[in-house]
Amino acid sequence: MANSASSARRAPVPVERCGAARALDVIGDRWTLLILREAFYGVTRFDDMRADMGIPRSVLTQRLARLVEHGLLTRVPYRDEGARARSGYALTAQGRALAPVILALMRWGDAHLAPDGPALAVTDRAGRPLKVALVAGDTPEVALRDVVLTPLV
Amino acid sequence: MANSASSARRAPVPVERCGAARALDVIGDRWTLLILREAFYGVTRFDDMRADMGIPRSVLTQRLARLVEHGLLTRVPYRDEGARARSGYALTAQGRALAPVILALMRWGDAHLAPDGPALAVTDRAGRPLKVALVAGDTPEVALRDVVLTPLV
DNA sequence: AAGCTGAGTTTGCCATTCGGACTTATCCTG
DNA sequence: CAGGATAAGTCCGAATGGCAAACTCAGCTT
Repeated sequence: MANSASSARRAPVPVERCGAARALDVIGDRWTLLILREAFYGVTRFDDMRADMGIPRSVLTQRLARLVEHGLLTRVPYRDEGARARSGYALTAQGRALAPVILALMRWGDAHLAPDGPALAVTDRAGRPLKVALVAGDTPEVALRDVVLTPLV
Repeated sequence: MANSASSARRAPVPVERCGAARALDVIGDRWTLLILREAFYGVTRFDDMRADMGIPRSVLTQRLARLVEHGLLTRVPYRDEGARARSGYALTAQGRALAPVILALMRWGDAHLAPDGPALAVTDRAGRPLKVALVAGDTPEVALRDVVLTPLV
């Protein structure tokens, strides 16, 4: 960008007014982003998340509560046959709006840290590849509900 | 996405093979992402970053070293008139490739956490607005060097 | 030579995280 | 109804990591 070419002495916007910095206040730690990754994958249950991520229970409890408090997740009661009612966690619209962040991370990680190639293909329902990218403001966006994730081998 | 609609019990890809999770190993902490934000803004000097972010010296030293080690930043010697040579830090190609992540965070933060509206306009050189979004795989991307950031008000 | 400055490094304290054990609520089986 | 199973959550001591402030160091200016 204009600024990273021409080096500046100070940021054009102070941290407390920067959208990115504010976002990081809410989701800027390791576990929180991994939890959102799980949520995008559709994992909703406490112990399923724990099994996927290996996160300590106490940390997961605390992070889920924080995400609910900030309105990125919402509690969704569920009940298995023969079990008592419990609460799962699902993304709200605000949480789903973070999809580009997660997918951009995934794209970068796959491109730079995956000698074995991407683990997941991101396409629309017709199988056409999708990507998160910097594009003209009037480019039509693909809705999250039309995204299909296919594990590769 | 297909998966967040239909809730899954487990993630389709284990953490250690997921590009997003791998990316988080490298950049998944609060300070690292803020440092990259500074780098995108074109801030290259240790003490300038410190002044912008309020990060402790020891942490900044450690994070910069880590980012250099992972190849996202590179040391660029500079010398002010009448001062000795020092080293600044500039993004490598790999580091610049993270722009969509930062810009996606910024877009989300501006949309959901900025009652006062965005602090920065993201446009191309002709002033046309840009965005980071989920789009068809063949959509042309805007190169980072053509991006202009304009502080608002 | 005395002092300044940018860029660190070191130190000692404090907050957070870790992981394992414990708790709770509810359901099922007998 | 007693006993067990289980998902979700709490508690706790030990370890890790973050923090501010003091210290270091090289080379510049006076």
